[in-house]
Amino acid sequence: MLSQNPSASLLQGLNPEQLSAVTWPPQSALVLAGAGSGKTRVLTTRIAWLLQSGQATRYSIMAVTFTNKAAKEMNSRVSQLLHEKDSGEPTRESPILIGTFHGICHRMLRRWNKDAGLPSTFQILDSGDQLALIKRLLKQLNIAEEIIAPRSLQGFINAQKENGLRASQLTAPDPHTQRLIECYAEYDKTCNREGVVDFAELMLRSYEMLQANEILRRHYQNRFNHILVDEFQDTNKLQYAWLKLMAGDTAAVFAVGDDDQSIYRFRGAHVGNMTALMREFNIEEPIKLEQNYRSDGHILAAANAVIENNAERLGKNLRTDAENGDKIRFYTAPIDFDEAQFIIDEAKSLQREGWRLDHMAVLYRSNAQSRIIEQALFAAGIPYKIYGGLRFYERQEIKHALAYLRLAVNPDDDNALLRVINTPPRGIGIRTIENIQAAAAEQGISLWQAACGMGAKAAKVAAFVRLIDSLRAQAPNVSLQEMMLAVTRDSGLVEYYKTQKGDHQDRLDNLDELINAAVAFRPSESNFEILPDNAAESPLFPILAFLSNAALESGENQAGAGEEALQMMTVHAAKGLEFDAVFLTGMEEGLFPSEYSLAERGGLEEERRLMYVAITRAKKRLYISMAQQRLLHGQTHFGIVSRFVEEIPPEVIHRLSPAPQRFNSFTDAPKAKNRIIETYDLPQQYHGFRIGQNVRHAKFGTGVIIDAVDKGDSARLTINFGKEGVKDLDTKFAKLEVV
DNA sequence: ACCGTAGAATTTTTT
DNA sequence: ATTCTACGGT
Repeated sequence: MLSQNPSASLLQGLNPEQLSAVTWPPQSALVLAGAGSGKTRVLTTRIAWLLQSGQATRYSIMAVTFTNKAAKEMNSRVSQLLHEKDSGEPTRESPILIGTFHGICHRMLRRWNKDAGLPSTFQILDSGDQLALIKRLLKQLNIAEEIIAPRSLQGFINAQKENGLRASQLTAPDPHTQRLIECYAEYDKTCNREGVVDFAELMLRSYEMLQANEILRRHYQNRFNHILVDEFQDTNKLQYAWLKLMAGDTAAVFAVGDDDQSIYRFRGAHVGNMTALMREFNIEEPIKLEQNYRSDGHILAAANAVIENNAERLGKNLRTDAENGDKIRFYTAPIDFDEAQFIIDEAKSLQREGWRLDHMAVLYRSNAQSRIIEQALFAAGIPYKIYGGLRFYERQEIKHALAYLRLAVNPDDDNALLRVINTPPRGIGIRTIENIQAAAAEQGISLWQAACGMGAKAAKVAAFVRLIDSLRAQAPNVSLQEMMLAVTRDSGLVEYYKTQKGDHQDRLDNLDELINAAVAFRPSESNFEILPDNAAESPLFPILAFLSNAALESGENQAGAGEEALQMMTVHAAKGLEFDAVFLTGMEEGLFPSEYSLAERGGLEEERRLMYVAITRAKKRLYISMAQQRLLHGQTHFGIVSRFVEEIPPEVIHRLSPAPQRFNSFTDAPKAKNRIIETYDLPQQYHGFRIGQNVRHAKFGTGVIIDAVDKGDSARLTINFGKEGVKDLDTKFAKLEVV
């Protein structure tokens, strides 16, 4: 049926570099794929080519990504490539294993839960759950939050796991670390007792299982002869070790990545994996994809110039055949909401010229910056869509409902129990809960077991136990949909939100939405069945699959895709995406690069890569903007322009001058109820200068005016020059140029 | 036990 | 500025 020779059309239109990557012999390779160089195309075409040339079967390929979105995209593009040839065949082929690291590990653990030492009903902790568990643990261990901050312990535990290390393998250089290690050990104990697994644990468990179990290891090593990895620069040490284990001595690892786009060091990504891969998998030279098909010349020139300033690079330069195109437009706003208004004006005018709103994006370094832009967009009546922020499955009412569902399959989940034992309020107060906790700790049992043991002593607890018991009894016998209905009804959550004063319609809507999600949920979509002889469907299978799905795919595929809306997201979230026009906002020192990054070694280079990612999102037009004055965390900041902007060659930048009329018009914009806007007045002028303004001095460089005193025929300006310090200068003597 | 209020703490990026 | 925590009143 399938020809042994790949169809010619498959390889058509590939450039020589891409062709070489796609048709690379069955051995390991590292593809350095610059931004917009057709990375996904190479990966998907490689898969199709391997299949069509008979070098691999659908069963012997594994493709690993980081996000569900990327996995989905790869899946659909591969089947598109394959179905082009044999369309009309209704045969259901076995699916190709394409998934995220966490998703694949999760499936393995479900399939081999006994070998992994996990109960069949184990649940996944998202980071919020993890933090809650850690807080609980610290309280139980009598460790004050001032001694060990929950967040820092969370970071410590995750970092260790991402390096593949258990508490027992760690040695402490100091007493404080010693305590952290002890807490880590206790944390793992607690997780085991409760049958819960955090994100990092999914990877580590899977890794340890493969390492310890030769039969399973052999099984997978024999199965896969081609392993393809997307965004390889983002792998952490554990993921790399896991890949090595899966590959064994025989599989070819085809890794695609870009060291210049490595922006996840803070969660353990280890760029060193790229050189390690070359060394350990006998790769002589990386294949470089340097032809960019996305951005116009000026934009690409800016990106190349910025990333040039990084010392630690594997070396790669993007080129394009495209025209130079428009220059980058740089706008300095006097104050943050003027920056927002600038975006609105430009987006509107682009729209008039026929650009699509949903092909424009507003990017920012941190989520906190989105608020003011959102307000302005709302006031101006421009539809927008914010990515990130609170996800559907993170909302409290959803987490409440899911906690009941979790208890129905695994009542020992203390996290879930504590979340809902008195939500909605049913008269079980702190005192009672403390009693249960004490009893549980004393006997070394779960809270659920302790609660059951309270017997007639506490009628209210008994009622709760009956509620959960009834849910447990239903779980194996009814459909997921009925189960979800039972949970929302019997728990009293719906009733609670209905009677609670204040408008909780959105919460009720979300609960309805959750039921809809349960109705629409098809366990097969989570690809459980891909693994061989999957455990015969346990009656709890649909519920387990649904809960896992909720934890692992925390609402990436949000609704509202249909509407034409301006896209708003962090730079991190924008990686892998492209837009006709990009607004890169908040380009101020301390914001981007963030002041946190400057403290750590290599932090600045990571920020610069982030800048590189941001610039290369733009196809046709790039706006860069900053606000000289910005309200942040309730305080006014006077920012100076980001060093990254100054790294862009001036000849590709077109500087836009501030527009005072807009400045005024926003002040009395309709519906501008925001207090910030109401109290704002035009700033006082001091001999042509004003506070917050950016100025350049021949010797001190660029600075920001933070104070000014009028002295009649001149003004004394206090200017913060950043590295050069704060200087007092007189307008009469100092030569200052407004930036 | 619950609820409302005041005060304190917290602010990067997230599979 | 917002969110969480602690406390005191009902």
